[in-house]
Amino acid sequence: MHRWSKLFIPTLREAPTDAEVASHKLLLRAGYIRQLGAGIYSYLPLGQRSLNKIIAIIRDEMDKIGQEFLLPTLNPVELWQESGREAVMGQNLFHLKDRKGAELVLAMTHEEVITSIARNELRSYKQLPQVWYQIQTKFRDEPRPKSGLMRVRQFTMKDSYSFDIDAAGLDKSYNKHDAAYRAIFTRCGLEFVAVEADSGAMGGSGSQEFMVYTEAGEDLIASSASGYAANLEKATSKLTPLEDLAPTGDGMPELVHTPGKASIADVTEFFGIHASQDIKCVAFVGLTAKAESVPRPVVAFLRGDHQVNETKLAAVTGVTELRPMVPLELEVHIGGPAGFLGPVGIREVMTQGSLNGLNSGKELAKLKGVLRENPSEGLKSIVVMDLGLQGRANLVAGANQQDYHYRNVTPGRDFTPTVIADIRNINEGEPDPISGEPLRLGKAMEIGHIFKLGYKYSESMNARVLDANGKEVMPIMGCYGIGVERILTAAIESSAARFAAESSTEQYALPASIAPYEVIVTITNVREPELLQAGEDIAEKLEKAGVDVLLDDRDERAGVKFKDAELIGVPYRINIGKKLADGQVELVDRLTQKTEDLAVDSVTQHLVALLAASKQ
RNA sequence: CGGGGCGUAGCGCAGUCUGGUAGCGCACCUGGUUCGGGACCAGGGGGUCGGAGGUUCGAAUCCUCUCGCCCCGACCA
Repeated sequence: MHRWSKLFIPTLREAPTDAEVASHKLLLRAGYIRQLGAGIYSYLPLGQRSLNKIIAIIRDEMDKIGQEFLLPTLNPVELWQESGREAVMGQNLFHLKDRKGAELVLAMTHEEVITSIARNELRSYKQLPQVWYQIQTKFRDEPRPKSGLMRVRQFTMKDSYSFDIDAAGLDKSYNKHDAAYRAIFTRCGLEFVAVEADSGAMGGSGSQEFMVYTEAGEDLIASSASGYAANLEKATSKLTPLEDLAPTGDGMPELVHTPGKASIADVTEFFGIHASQDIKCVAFVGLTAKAESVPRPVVAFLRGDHQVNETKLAAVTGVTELRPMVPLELEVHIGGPAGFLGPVGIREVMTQGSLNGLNSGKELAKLKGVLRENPSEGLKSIVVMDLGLQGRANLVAGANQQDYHYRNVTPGRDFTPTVIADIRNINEGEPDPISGEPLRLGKAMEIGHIFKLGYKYSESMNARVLDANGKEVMPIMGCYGIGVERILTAAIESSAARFAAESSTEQYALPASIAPYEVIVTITNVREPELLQAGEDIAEKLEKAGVDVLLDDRDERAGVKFKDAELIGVPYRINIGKKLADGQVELVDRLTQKTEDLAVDSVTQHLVALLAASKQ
């Protein structure tokens, strides 16, 4: 029997000022967590109970499709150099040295370790498929830990890895995870959406993120009534074709003096056109992970009313990082000043000659150095045009000289991009690509991610098995993660948002499946022996019926106990009070905010039924 | 890493500008009253004012350096 009077549940009336988002404040106030450093938290008994319940659900579902491991967090750095991820992850990976000076890293995921086991132990296709998982602490030296448990440096993650003999096998393993994840999040009481996602630094092809809509989230996702859902990084839409301007003059690009008209707004006003008829130019320097690689200029053209999506642009151009060009770079690579950049006559290949006449600066000197060493190659710009400009005609664009624009610019005729691709962010309300339903954009947080990794690690770490023909082949892999603390955080954020909308109060109630206790029995006054006794009896009966019950037997005033019970997020409360004289107690359902009076004898049965129903 | 803010009792804060015995509310301890929505009265405990150095007769307060935390951005399986 868990009696509050004997437990450590340090609730706070006020939240520390450090806490900003609802879940962070509530976790602190409810005595679930305490902060030790930036992005480092202790889990107090209540928090640990809740996390343990989440882990139990994950484990239950994962055991149906895989086998659990416990893997080392301390990894030799060589392992990460082998996979190439030491370089890719850079500062995000915690590094340390042992007493002998050997370099170690703290694992942020376990692809390397699991693949090293696989390559050492798996020999035959007969041993495949395998699904291996682990639930343990992972480390990331986040540049900016924030929002309580949402973005931290040390956290619990369920990670699993699948090994299959071929792509069809991987599809099966991937789909099993998809189903398991849906079961897990549903059992945790979350309302989630699965979205198409960018695979990012993990590499690989197919990928889905499991997201929970919340204002505290860090991602933007797009979804529609048709069921289409995608991360903004990946979301596409079906745009209706636009009617373009009629050509003027001889129909060829015509130089127009546009003094001081450097912004899209200025230009469209000057020409009396809509922003969709203007060509926007956004210029970047693209970098790859390799230290010796030469930065490539990446120039993007898109509709004036569209926003460039750097994730898509990076994927299309094959670079891993994009940064905006500085003014000197604009001059060198494109040949025009900011505000008057355009596709007509853009310098596509940078040579020593094209640098002549430019003022020298540090970056220019460096660039000249690169070209001197590699004069024949030059520096090729990658010119990417967004699909929104395809088939368009007679648009307005910068002329790459101060205070001049062109009109009658027609893509394909007046300039030829290296690549034509979708490189923009979709906007709210655009038709989805499946059925044309309007897209809704919303903030969300990621709670899980499944990837088809492919051969990335099998190849870099040299894992091989023999197939049915006795031929050596690489196993194909998938990897699948769930953020354990994020499930708790998402549940609190969702519930808190609902309470805030309905009653403008800062409170929450957790689903019974992941709450630290399923029910709290509140004895309104422990000095009245009948109340105390009735509370003890009911709590005991509940416990015998298999209910996870907390008995609030503290000698506190009723108001304090009610507030505390609400703070810790337990979904059901039984009040033992005055009505006991009539043989009745109150059952409060925190989720529906409804209270009903029940006979002392029937309350256990009633609650058991409610809990069973909530787990459906 | 860029920008902004904050470090004074467990929590929330005042005091810093203008140097002069470190305060308030909540929480905590003792006694009493109260007892269904964060009670009241009386008494009490608790602080190297983030740290180091400096200026000064005297520093929470002024100066220099430093550490930490939060927010925005960059970043982010």
